[in-house]
Amino acid sequence: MRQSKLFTKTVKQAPKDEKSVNAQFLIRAGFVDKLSAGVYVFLPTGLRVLEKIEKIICEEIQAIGGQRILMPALVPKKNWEQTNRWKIFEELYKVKGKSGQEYGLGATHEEVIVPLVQKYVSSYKDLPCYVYQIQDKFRDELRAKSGILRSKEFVMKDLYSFHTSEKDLDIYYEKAKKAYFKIFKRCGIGLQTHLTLASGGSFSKYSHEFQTITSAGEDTIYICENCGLAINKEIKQEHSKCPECGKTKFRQEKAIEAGNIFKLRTKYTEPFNFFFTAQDGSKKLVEMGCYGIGLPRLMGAVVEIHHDDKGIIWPKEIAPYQAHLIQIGNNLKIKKQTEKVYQDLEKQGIEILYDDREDKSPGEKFADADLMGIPYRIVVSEKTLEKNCVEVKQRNKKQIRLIKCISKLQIF
RNA sequence: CGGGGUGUGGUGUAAUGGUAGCAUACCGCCUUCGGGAGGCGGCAGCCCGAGUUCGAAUCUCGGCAUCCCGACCA
Repeated sequence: MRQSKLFTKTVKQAPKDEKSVNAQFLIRAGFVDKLSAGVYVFLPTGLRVLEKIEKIICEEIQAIGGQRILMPALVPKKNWEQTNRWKIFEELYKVKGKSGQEYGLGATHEEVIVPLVQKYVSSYKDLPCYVYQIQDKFRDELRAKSGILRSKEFVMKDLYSFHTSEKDLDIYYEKAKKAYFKIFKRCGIGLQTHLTLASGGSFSKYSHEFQTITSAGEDTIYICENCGLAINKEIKQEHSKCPECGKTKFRQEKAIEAGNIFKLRTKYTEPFNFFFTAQDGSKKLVEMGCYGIGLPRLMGAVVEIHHDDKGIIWPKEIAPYQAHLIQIGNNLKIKKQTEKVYQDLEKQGIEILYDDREDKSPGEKFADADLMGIPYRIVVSEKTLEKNCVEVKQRNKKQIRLIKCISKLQIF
């Protein structure tokens, strides 16, 4: 991508209202734009990051059998009434059509997925099954905050699993835990993310959250110094000892909930009378689990963790581009050489953002590169040209390497 | 939803009752080109409504927006 063609621009100063680190950098770098409180536009570079995250999630969820579908945001009132959530779900946005029909904008999709899967599943032979989607969620948050960490409309991955027994649900639940850790690791926040015991709502004793340590987080968790399991403050009073290893030393941290998993059991299959026929001919309620990850929140958490005073430092797997090619000087020789490097690297399948802007000074280009946080910076200039080299610097490192220009550049 | 802060060109700011100024961005011309370059010229603004006053960006009231703290968070 030629940077001169990007319709967005970086800005030197963040709008003064933006206090959170992720909002400041993401807006300044031109990754997102705020439409209103808690409602964001993802711009070309920001969308690329979101898509990288999406790809990782899809790979890991498909690896544990998830089949992707896409459910609508308009969910009829009738479905919400069936689970009684039309009345009690306070964050539900409600909309009315011209002829009076009412809908709740999907804030979660149990009310759609359960009757959907019910249409196809009637026997123990059809179970287990795992269905997920990546789709916009709407929640009427009383207080949207912290940039893209807590918004009113956001892309979410929600996976639902259906089982013949609690035991089978338990087995899959453990698999999902492992898949989640792979996802967070690949997104570059594996070290900061802790499995956290949290309240289970009304349907099971506990649920598990994946809490990522950052001062921008809104939750307080207690991490076992021995095994790393965390306990959410909301249920800490129930635990003087670590339920995993029995040790009693905890450290307190602020964290953001990057994902959560619930054993829903029969909470939603029951109101829909979702039974299956067991091997012995009896009818039993389907057991169910749900597993969520908010993509923008994950992206925001990455920024909160991986940045310095100059800008974002994207982990490689979710960076919008792998390399940022910077042309310094506009004479023909330099242009030709940079163009050659650009073509060469593109041919190698490396995603490049090529800063070909001719009206920007070197200082501004470097500052933009630091702000946007692409992992590798490649510079072509009079200086590098003399040595028939390009200069390569990693965003998270200080040293600069010179690499000989041969027919196939070896950057990484 | 309770409390607090803030609303001035696209962005950041100044003017505290009396001519809306500066920086940056943007446009034009010229010079520059390894860490947000310089010169000259140009475009662009007081959140909305009511009130007080000879006169309101400035004071008062109401609304709206936004940020922060708290509560809430299937």
